Amino acid sequence: MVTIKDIAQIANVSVSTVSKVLNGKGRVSEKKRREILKIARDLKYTPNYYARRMSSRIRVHTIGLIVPDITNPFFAKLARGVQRVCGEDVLVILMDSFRDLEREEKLIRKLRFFGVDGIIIGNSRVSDDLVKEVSQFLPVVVFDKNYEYKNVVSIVLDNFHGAYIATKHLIDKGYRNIVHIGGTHELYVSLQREEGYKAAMKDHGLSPRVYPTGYDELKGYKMMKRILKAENVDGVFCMNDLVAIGAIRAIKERGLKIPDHIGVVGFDNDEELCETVSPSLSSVHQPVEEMGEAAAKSLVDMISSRIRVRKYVFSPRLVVRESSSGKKG
Amino acid sequence: MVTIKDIAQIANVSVSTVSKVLNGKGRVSEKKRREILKIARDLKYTPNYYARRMSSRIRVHTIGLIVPDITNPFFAKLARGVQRVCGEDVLVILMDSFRDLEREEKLIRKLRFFGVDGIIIGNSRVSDDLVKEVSQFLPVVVFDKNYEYKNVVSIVLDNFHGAYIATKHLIDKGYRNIVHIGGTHELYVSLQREEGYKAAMKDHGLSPRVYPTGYDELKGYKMMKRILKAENVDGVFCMNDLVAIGAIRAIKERGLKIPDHIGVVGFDNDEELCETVSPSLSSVHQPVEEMGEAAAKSLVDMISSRIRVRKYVFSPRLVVRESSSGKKG
DNA sequence: CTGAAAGCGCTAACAC
DNA sequence: GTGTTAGCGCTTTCAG
Repeated sequence: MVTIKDIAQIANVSVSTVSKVLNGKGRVSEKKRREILKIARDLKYTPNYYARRMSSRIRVHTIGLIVPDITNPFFAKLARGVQRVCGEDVLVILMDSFRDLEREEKLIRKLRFFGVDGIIIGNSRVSDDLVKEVSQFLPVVVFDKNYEYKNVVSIVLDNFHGAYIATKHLIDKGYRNIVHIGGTHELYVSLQREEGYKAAMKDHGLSPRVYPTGYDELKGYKMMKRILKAENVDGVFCMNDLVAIGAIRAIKERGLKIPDHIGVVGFDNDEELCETVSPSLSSVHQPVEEMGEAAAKSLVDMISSRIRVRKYVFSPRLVVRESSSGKKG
Repeated sequence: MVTIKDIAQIANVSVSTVSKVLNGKGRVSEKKRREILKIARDLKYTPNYYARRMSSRIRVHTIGLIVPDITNPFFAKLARGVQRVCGEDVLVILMDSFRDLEREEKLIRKLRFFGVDGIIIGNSRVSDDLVKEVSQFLPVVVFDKNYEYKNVVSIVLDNFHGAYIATKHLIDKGYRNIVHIGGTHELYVSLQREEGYKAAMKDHGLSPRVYPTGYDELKGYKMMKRILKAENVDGVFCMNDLVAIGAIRAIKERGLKIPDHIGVVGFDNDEELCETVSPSLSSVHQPVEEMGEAAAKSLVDMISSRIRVRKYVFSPRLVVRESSSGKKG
């Protein structure tokens, strides 16, 4: 490994002169400067990142990004938003926990020893205690949950509102017997979406019916099948797109037409999915990439101890496609 | 920031004793050891990662992972495979180039200054010269292209074979007038898939017809529309799933039935996509996660200068779904 | 302009 | 067992 010292020796100057030239600081005679630069190039000199970071307050930061599954479009988009802010001078260490909560907590704890300057935690199932603990050492950004700890900023979506507009949209389109296939109650977002749905129903004099179910296609399929057998339904608001797609499958199997007999709306607006399924699926869109950007920005702000906010609330919007375009007959 | 020196002072011992305790090396009296550990805990001491890396051959490695778009399931899966091998003691710096070749090359060049010990380049459009250049400084793993440089290992899929089995499958199912909607010719993989298709056709006495087109849904849709107007077709082998989905849309619009009138096979086997589209899409599966694992493993091997291979070739397999289940009528 | 020297925080010989 | 000391590679005063 070639060091600044090697260069100094060859150029017959001191290391500090070389350092100055390489960093463009202080003044050095043009002659020496050229010579030193040339030598450095010839020797393929690479400054030692770790030595640099040690001896000076260097401008490059490192942030850790923890996600439960980078393969999930939500987290991939999140990562993308983060990348949009970083890359050039902020490094992102990606860690995938494979939805293993234990691994996740271990990774988060470990991150502190890996020289990161801050952490973005891309999901909300980690314990509050852990967030509190880690935030004593590093600034932290979390999603989908509110924290009052100093050194922590929360990025949340207005899930209530998203669910509300989705439900209201179905009502406006003429559907009346609208059910909600929701997530389990451990997740804060599930609760919020459920509340939004309920509020919209009540505001329109309709009675809500909620089926807490889960988060994947199969769960949606099975639950919808059950509901169709037992109930009079003409509308479904699902907690996410996967569940909605399962529901669509069940509805089709039963020989019912979407949107003519039943309207369906999902959540997340995974575009590939929503546009590929037939009929195409209306869905509530979260500005995930922007949320990722906000996360990275405010983390960097905290790291540089600039002014910061405690919480960002993003607004969802409804993307209307075929699956909810109006009841007929 | 609390350092080992602070601890030493409080405990009234030397820094080396503290270091020994903290690293579990050498022998220290039980009494002091407990005391030191306690102080460290009380002070919330965090070892300085950069100082450590400087003063010793530390066991944790850092690798850079460059992808053109983490949002693309292919690269997300790749990242996942890499993560499966890393995380605990190998850090992964993720860099997304946003499909901007210039940014990509800049990032790759820059990575060298960020203390990474090796690089995985997740696509093949970077210039050979750059790969050569970078591999002078760091071990490199590249995908989908063969390199003979020392310090570079290639991970490739047998695209020829994949295309061959896909085409042969269509033939076996009774389709005869099979066309290939392919990628542009800049990409090595496009060429290989095209060759595989041609070979299969010729081996069965059929004449190949290739339409180099592109990589997204819209391109597939438009091209298929044109083909349907001009030609007699009963089978399509597409260069990827997106293109296939576009083709399916065009075929349906034309009022033709899949698989009864026309059989369709894609490539990549993006499961969500393939199973969501109707009819579900047969596709050639790449073991992407495994490829990512192999990439990470062999990179770490190179870093530790263990024995290494020059090249990994993975075999694709065909996943048969509805879209190619046989011609009728 | 240029160089000597003091650290950054930690590890690892090597004495005691 | 424990402490002293010499680096790791680089930046940064501070003299000259």
